[in-house]
Amino acid sequence: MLRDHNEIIRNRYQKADRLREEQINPFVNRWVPSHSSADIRGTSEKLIEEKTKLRVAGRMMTVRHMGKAAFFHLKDGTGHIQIYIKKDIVPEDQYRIFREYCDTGDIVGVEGEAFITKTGELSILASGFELLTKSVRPLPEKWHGLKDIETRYRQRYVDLIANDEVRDTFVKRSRLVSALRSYLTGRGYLEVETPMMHPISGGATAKPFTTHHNALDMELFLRIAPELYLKRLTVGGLEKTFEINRNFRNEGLSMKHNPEFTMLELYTAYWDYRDTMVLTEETIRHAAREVFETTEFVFGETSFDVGPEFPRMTYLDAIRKYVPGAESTDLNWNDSPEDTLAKMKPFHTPEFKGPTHQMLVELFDRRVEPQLQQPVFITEFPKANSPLAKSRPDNPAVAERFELFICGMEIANGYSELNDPAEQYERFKDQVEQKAKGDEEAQSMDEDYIRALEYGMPPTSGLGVGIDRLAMLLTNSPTIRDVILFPLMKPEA
RNA sequence: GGGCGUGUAGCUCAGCGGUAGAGCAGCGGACUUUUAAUCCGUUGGCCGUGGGUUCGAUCCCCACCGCGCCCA
Repeated sequence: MLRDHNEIIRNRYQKADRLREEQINPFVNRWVPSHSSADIRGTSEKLIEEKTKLRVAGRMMTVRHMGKAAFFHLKDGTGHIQIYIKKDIVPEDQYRIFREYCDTGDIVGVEGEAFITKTGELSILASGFELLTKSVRPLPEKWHGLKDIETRYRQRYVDLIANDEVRDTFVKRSRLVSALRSYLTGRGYLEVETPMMHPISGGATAKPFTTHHNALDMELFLRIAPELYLKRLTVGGLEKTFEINRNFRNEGLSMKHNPEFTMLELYTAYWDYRDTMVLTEETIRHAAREVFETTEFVFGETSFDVGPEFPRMTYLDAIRKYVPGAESTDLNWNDSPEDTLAKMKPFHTPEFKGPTHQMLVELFDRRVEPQLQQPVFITEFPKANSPLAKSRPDNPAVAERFELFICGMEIANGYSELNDPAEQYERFKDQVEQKAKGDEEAQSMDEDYIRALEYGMPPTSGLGVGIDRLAMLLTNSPTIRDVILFPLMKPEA
């Protein structure tokens, strides 16, 4: 029973035992409050005037004993409310239990009436007090709180108790997802769920996690993207679909990467990537207004506004604009690697000599992306990097694709979907070759997906939005771990 | 994977080659409008783990583990 040698915990376990000896259950089964702290705060004048009997429940946070009376704050799911408990008002036995057995951190139920203290704080004068759940483990200190980053992530439950802003962030994240969902549903999109376990890993450029199905004796991959399944649905006639769910990518951790993360993917038949760009900004703008009642945000040092229309800029124009010395360089996806290298020499030294698109992508990632602080759609990506996207009719080396950048982060990615089965087959074959050469992120041949395209997929455009990163931006959270309740950690030592 | 930093009481943190410290929390006492309550008294430690150097290591050295930041 007493597994811990810590004196505080031992004492508190003993309090629970002593309560049981007094026939008092330290872990009661039911005690339903009539009001939340937010309810009371919202209608306090009326509640005080009418002397309404209130029942509130929550965690005792900052207890200030004064002999025959005490103040403490009760923390519930909506906030805090101060309780004033006096010996001559609550039943004698209840006050004794409060003094002898209750500690900061216990879950308690209080009955009483609202009033204002002489220092002006809305409070409840307790007429009844009951211990609902004995807490045996001491909470972090009230003044400095819980700061240790490791403990905050490993024991998020303590983080949520100790740091009010943490709960606020996750409430906002939840509302953000709800707002996205209801906005898209309202625009006629059908929310669907597609497999998380894939026999073939595809739909993105990433290394998958593998797992095994015992009964079928089959290797499976946790999905890196739902894309190929959602487009099968477009073939089947579901013309507007979306899915908000987890993707898994077997890569390192960083402030912007967690191995499992949440993505919104969306497909619209008969649209191209330009239409999807409009939808992307409308959706984000709407969600911002709905959840935050503003379009203006601050992320770290940067202020940005999702209210005005986001500018569009091509990939190569962005390089010319943001890389000093590149202003008048005539970069072209169709150039030979040698020509590209020569053109880039005045302003960039690639560490490798690969194909043209790879050199330009490296240049963009290093020199341009960090500068894209204000919302901007970057368009016209290299086809070689976009094996599922349609090319521009006027330039086969360029994909009809865009990415949205805010505060140097890639937030969204969309394109016109390749629907020519023969071309898609060739692109998969290229991917298979890359994989054979050792590229673990290359995709595999998906014969069934080709078969689906052979039935005919209407012109379609798709979108992916990184929900975690969007939540980071809108809640000013510097790391992805601040918007994921239980980020991946190594086992404790 | 590499570099830098970090790990000491429940929490937040000092410290230092020579008996392990503070504040808060806890425990005992006073106190019926406090809010970092106050006042008096007081308990609490495998100083991340394992080696090494030393008469002696929480401290110096090495390895490992966890966490953070930067880089790949």
